[in-house]
Amino acid sequence: MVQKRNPPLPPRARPKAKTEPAKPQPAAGGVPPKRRGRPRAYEPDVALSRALDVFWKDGFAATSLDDLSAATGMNRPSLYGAFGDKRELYKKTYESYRNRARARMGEAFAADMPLRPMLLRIYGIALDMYLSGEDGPRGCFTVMTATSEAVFDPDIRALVVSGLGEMDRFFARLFKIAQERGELPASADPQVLANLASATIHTIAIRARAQIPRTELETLVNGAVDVMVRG
Amino acid sequence: MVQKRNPPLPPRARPKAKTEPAKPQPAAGGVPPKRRGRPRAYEPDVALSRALDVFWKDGFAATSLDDLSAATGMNRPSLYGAFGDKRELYKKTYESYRNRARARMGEAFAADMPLRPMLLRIYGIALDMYLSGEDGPRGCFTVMTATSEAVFDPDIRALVVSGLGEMDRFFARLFKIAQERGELPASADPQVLANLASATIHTIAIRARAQIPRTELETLVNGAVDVMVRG
DNA sequence: GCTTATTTATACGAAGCGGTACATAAATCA
DNA sequence: TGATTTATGTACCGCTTCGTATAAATAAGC
Repeated sequence: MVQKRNPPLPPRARPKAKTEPAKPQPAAGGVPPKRRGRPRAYEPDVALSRALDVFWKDGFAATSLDDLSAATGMNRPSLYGAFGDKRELYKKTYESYRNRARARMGEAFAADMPLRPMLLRIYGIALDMYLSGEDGPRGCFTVMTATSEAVFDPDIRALVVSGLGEMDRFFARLFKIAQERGELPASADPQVLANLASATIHTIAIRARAQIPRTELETLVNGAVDVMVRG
Repeated sequence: MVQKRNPPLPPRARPKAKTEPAKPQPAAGGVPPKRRGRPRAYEPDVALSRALDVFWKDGFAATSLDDLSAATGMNRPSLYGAFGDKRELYKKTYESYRNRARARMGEAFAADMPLRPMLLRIYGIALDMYLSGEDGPRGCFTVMTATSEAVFDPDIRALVVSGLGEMDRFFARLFKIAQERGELPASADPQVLANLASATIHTIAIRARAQIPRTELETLVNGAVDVMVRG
């Protein structure tokens, strides 16, 4: 099975896990509250990021716990203890992806440039994400999740719906601001344009996954942006 | 595992398999050339259609040979003998899907109506397909395949690329004809519009899979068509 | 040093997986 | 009728899967 085996990752540097991101403990101060037993040999954030790499590449069903174990450097019982079963881990992985994607898009948004360069920049970031991956382009993890697990698991479906909606609203805000600045005709409908912008995100994600070359995707994006900035 | 088990299909009516669609035999006449051994208890077309139902719903990795066996009414050795292993079966299934989709779109195309109603009709057909399915909407099988198996199997990837391209060319022809008829401004770029039209197909396929309701998808389509028919 | 708390490491088990060997059934051909 | 050809049905194989039971390791508290 070609798609099952990950290349044997370099033995992950195991940080000493000093910083606890969030303690359920009612302790007030942010100081490191000494834990009682054996310290963990992993950092949850790093492990989730590693798990994301595998899920993103292979999808939920084709990813085994052994794959996840190898990728994170955690053995199976530790994985289970830390994140729950495979589905739970997938959900947490997806949330970590969303946080990452949101942060990147937030940066672009904060740059506050005119509509056209802003859109081109956003699509550039998207292409960087979708075409990255050691074993070929990975596409968009939201799209991957929508086409696989979203049908069966209501929780995951809710996450995906929220992800799609967030993207739509992000673009809608962008077009609304541009319209208020006079960069778009008054007749333009920011909501419709936002849907088109999301659709363009989705289509490049799918095509990236089919290994359509970047230049072709950029041509597609340029054309789409031309239409959008015209309102 | 929720997504593994199919509801036990009603015991499929087993036709007598009289019509052989295409014989590799050099025999000329189209008359039923009598086969030698025990007659098959299935019709390949029906079996492929049944297999499509399962693959489409669950994806390649989450579909077991037992699932396929149950869906087609063929036991595992028969499946193997008829279509080869799981991957081969998937490819043949995908081709049968493409044929079906092409036929439907071809009908719409042949109707030869003005651009806007034509587009609306095409998206109506797409929505019918993507929202059908006994256990929830199924999305677009090309998109599903692109996001899963296309990464690992070059043959499947080639099929997907060809499927995406066919859709693009279909829309491009549509816009070109409309432009020649004067329904679109001369400045419009049929290729760009075709990409937007495909992107709209892709986005509604993804959203359908996330169980976004049809009315919402139709609103999205209407907005996208408004932008497209303006050129 | 001993107890307690927490994590890691090994190993196991029941179930499911894709694929196939082998015997049986049903047709044609001679 | 008997040989041949093709398809079916059962049962099995070796392997992988997810999850867990159990023991060893490493920290703090006393």
